[in-house]
Parts: sequence; structure tokens; C-alpha cells
Amino acid sequence: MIQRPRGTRDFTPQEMETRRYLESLFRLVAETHGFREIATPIFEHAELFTLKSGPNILDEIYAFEDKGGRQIALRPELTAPAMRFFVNDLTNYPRPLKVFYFGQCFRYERPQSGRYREFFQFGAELIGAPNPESDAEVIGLAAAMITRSGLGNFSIRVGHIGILRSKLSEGGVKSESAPAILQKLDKKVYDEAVPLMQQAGMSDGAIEDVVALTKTIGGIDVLQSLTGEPRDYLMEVFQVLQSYGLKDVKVDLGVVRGLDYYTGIVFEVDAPMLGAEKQVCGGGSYSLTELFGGEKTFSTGFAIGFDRILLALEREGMKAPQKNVIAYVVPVSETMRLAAFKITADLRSNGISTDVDLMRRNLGKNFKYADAIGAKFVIIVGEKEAAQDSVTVRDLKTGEQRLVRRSDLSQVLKE
RNA sequence: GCCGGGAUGGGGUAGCCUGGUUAUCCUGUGGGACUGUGGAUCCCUAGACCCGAGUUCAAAUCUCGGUCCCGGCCCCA
Repeated sequence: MIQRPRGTRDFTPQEMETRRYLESLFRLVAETHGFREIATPIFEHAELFTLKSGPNILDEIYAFEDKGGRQIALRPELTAPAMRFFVNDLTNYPRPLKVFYFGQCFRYERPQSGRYREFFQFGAELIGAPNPESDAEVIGLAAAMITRSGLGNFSIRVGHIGILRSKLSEGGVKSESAPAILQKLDKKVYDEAVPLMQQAGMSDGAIEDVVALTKTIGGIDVLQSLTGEPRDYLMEVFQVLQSYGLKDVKVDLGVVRGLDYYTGIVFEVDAPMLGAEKQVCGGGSYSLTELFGGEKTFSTGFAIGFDRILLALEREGMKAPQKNVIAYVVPVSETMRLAAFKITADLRSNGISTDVDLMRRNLGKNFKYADAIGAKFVIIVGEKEAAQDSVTVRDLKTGEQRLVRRSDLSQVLKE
């Protein structure tokens, strides 16, 4: 037996129906928000990802040399490829450019609950509009997608990286020391963050302020006591969100990112029932284009952990509609078999999903099978009916049965 | 990379501590009772000890190594 590689999954027909159902919901919501789908390759030059995240990520991704000596990596995320695509080919599209994508990504990590080596991300980027309203548009899309998925218990928290950054630089922290501090603050490990801030020359009072800021969480009113440009910007974002009817979005100034390319708002969505891997979505505004050889362009985007949303939905007892066949055609005897195939072909060409007995089973067994596959109707093709150019249609749920002329069959089943 | 718990037919399991006949039960698969009517019942059939080494007269059971899964840490772009 050949086992599946570590951290990968196979999906059963039922699982695929659930996955495709959620996928199509996400697509629909993105499209109703005016975003259009793009797709990029599963593998890229490894450099694309080291440019964005530094050389150390090579340890955490699937990277290898191909037969032509190229350094290749399976994509660990979709923002970098999307922005590469933009810089290469899409810069002349009207702005703002609103795109979304769905696909698998790969990371060489220790698998655990909600974390796989092959996983699926659904994401969106709004390119070229550095405004509170464009940020709100993106947050609004993320919120709409998750709401539409049917997930009940989740929280959206929005912060602004500029608020902490300006506090740090006011306190005397040089820009090159800031990322390390922000990284610790993001994880709320204050016993490591505080010494770093002391080393960077901050006063005890300023450090206290920063720590307090990262604990600022709540409604829009928590911004009242603050001042400064980022704070005003964040206020505007929330005003737009309110106009969009989004009331459950919280302010959380503790949402931080250690990476340099984040430029403004940052947000996260958690599904608390998932435990350690509870973050289902992360995003923010950033500028990556200049790293990839383009003109500096501000964008806002997010990525949704498709598998985690599904996991959370599952834990909430979500059931996706199953795609069972409408009709199951059963010949009553050997002599009626070919007639059954004709009827099957006829139904199928009329767009009615139809199965037919392929095992030469007797009528009783065929009913059991029809029940097992969840067919709606059994079409009995027998001599008695054939004499009247008809078939018997039995509704498996109600048990009702009636004689239907062959020429009327498609019409009857469509009702 | 680190810590802990696991792996027995397709799915779920008993047996493992205390080694010993034909590895338990449920469910699902295929067939039959039922050569024109399903969801019930009964019968038959097929199907498993993760891989490798060691200990032993004898290993699902004990020991070691590996693989994979689960929970957590690290990381989280």
C-alpha cells in the first residue's frame, strides 16, 4: 500500500460536495462585491517568496531545484504570486483592481489540527487605492464571505500598524529594531518585548503606553482617547464599515505584524472553537510591488483559511446539500435492459441527473441501491408499462407511484 | 525541530497490561431468502493486526527503529 504523504488529504465524494459548495458560495460573494477571479501557477521561482518573507522561509516551504537548475518553490501563499502577476501584466487595468483567487498552497510544517502541508486558501486583493473606504471594502468582503458560509461564532478584529509604529519611533526606536519588537508584541510575549524596547532606548513610561495600546480592544469608542493620523484613518475605516452595516467588527490595536511591507490597517478573524489554530483569516494593507520590480502600489488584501472555515463549520454541525441523482432507472427484466438505457440517455440529455442499473440486479436489490444513493425517483421499465409506451415512476420518499408516458417523463421529473 | 497520546477488515471497535487453537462485535460491500417494488429481518460470502528488525519454542500482544495520524509547543508569510 502506498500511503498519502504526510500532511496531505484525500477527499471523499461527500467531502468534495461540501468543499465545492463552500467554494461556490465564496466565489458568489466575491463576485457580488465586484471582485474577479485570477489564477497563478502552483509553483514559482523560490525567489518570489524569499523576496517577500526573507531567506529563512526556505526552511518552511517546499523548495527544490528543477532539471534545468532553477530554484523552484511550491507556493506557500497566494499574495506574492498575485502581486507578481499584477506587476508583470496587470498594471494597466483600471484602478482599483479587485481580484480574488482560490487554490492550494504548500508549507513544510508539522501538521496538526487545522494545519496541513497541502491546504487551501481563498483570498482577495484590492490593488491601487490606499483609502479607508478601500480597506473597509476588503474587510467587508471578508466579513460577508465568512458570514455567508454560515459560521456562527467568529470575531473580526481590526487594528492599524501605524499607531504602534509611531509610538515606537516617538519613543526613540530606530526603524530597523521595530520589526523584532512588533513581532513580540503581536504574540503578546511582553517579557521579551519589554527588554527589547528598553534596549532600543525607550523610557519606562513610553513602554507602558505601548503595552497598554496592544491591549486596547473593543468598540469604536476605544479610539476616542487617542490622537494621530493612523487613529483618524482607523476611525474612518470604521465609519465606512458601519455604513456597510457591519457592526460586529472590533477594534484591536494588538493586531500587529512584524513584517515591513504592512503599511496600515491589519485585521484577523478567529473562530474560537478551533483551539490552537483558530485564526481563519488574516489581512491588511501593504505594498509589495516595489519588491517585485514594479512601481510602489498600495494594496489591501486577505487570505481565508478554507480548510479551517470548513473545520469550524463542521464543528458547528453544518451540512452542505448533497448532490444525489434525481432518477434511477431499473429494467424489470433482461428484455427491458436496452429500453432502460434509452430512457436513461433521454433523461440525461434533458438535464436530469440519472443513474441506471449496471449490476443486473433484481428489482428488490435495485430499490435498496436507489435508496442508498439517495435517488429521488425510481423509474421502473417493465413489459406491462411498455405495452402502453409508459414507465412507472415511484417517489422514494413518499412511496407514491404512477404510470407516466415515456414522452412525458422528462417533464414530469422536472416538476 | 520539540513534548505527549495513538495506529486491528472500507468506517467504528474487542483483544495488548498478564505472549499460546480458527482475532471479537457493530456497520458498510457483494450475493441469497425475494425471477415486478426499497428503508425491516434472516442466511451466506469477501475483507484487518502500519512497516522493518529483535527477544522467544511461539508476537496483534514485549523491545528497538521507521512511517503516518491526533493534541500541544516552535513557526505562522
